[in-house]
Amino acid sequence: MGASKSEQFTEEQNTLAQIAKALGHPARIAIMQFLVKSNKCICGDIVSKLPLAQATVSQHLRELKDAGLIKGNIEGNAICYCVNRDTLSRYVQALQPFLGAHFDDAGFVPKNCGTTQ
Amino acid sequence: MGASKSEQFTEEQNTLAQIAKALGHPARIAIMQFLVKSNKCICGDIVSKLPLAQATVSQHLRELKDAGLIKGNIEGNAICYCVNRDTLSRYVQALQPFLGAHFDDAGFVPKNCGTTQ
DNA sequence: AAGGTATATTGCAATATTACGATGAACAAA
DNA sequence: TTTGTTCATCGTAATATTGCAATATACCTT
Repeated sequence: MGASKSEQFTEEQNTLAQIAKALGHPARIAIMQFLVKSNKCICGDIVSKLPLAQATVSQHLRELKDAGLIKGNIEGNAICYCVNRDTLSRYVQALQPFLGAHFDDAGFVPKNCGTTQ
Repeated sequence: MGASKSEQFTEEQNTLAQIAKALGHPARIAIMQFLVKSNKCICGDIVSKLPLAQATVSQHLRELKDAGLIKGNIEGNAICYCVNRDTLSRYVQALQPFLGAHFDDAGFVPKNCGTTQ
């Protein structure tokens, strides 16, 4: 047996994991950063910014698109990509509870584990 | 040829990707949620909450630990795990620029791509 | 139509991940 | 010391990901 028991987890867990997974490659982080930094939709030009072959970049773009992290629409010959801020903001929202000093009914303050490791 | 050209990317890109990757599996999301929800360090008890064998859970815990997302310290027989909020908060911080309506010097407002796809 | 450009898809090899049984190591309890 | 508990590691099988050359598709230009 091998991979992926995703049916065993909740839809929320799978969705969160799917987005995180799409972000889990430096090339895809680089693509996101580039799209964000250029502050507008990018038509073409992405391949030349990355140290990867065109086929590989195209594959990474598809994964980002499948995860809903970017949108692309056809613009004549080229294709225009930009960040889907909705998905990102839902993702970051979902991570908030992982951060906060989140008190429960009794006002319990979580303490850290003793030593680091 | 095969996998991982991580040397080609910046350290920041690799670090971000590494954390995202660690969160990129529903079992690991479930573990994080469980640790957060229980609002304290958990000694043992994690395996029984997941639909996976003990060896598999241990492997997932190690990946979260390697990414710095959780800390664990020995507590007699058991091992006590808790969320490392530092790493998480650095991660969420790093994602902020992906969200914001981030103006550049000229005050340019990014517009969305026309159609969704 | 023919040629050029931009992106996607296919096929394949290299590598990584996921999962688990079996086993090992460390400790507590009897 | 022996037994049971808890967690890590090893070995291995199944599957997924990564990367690229080659090819396909789509559109624009001439």
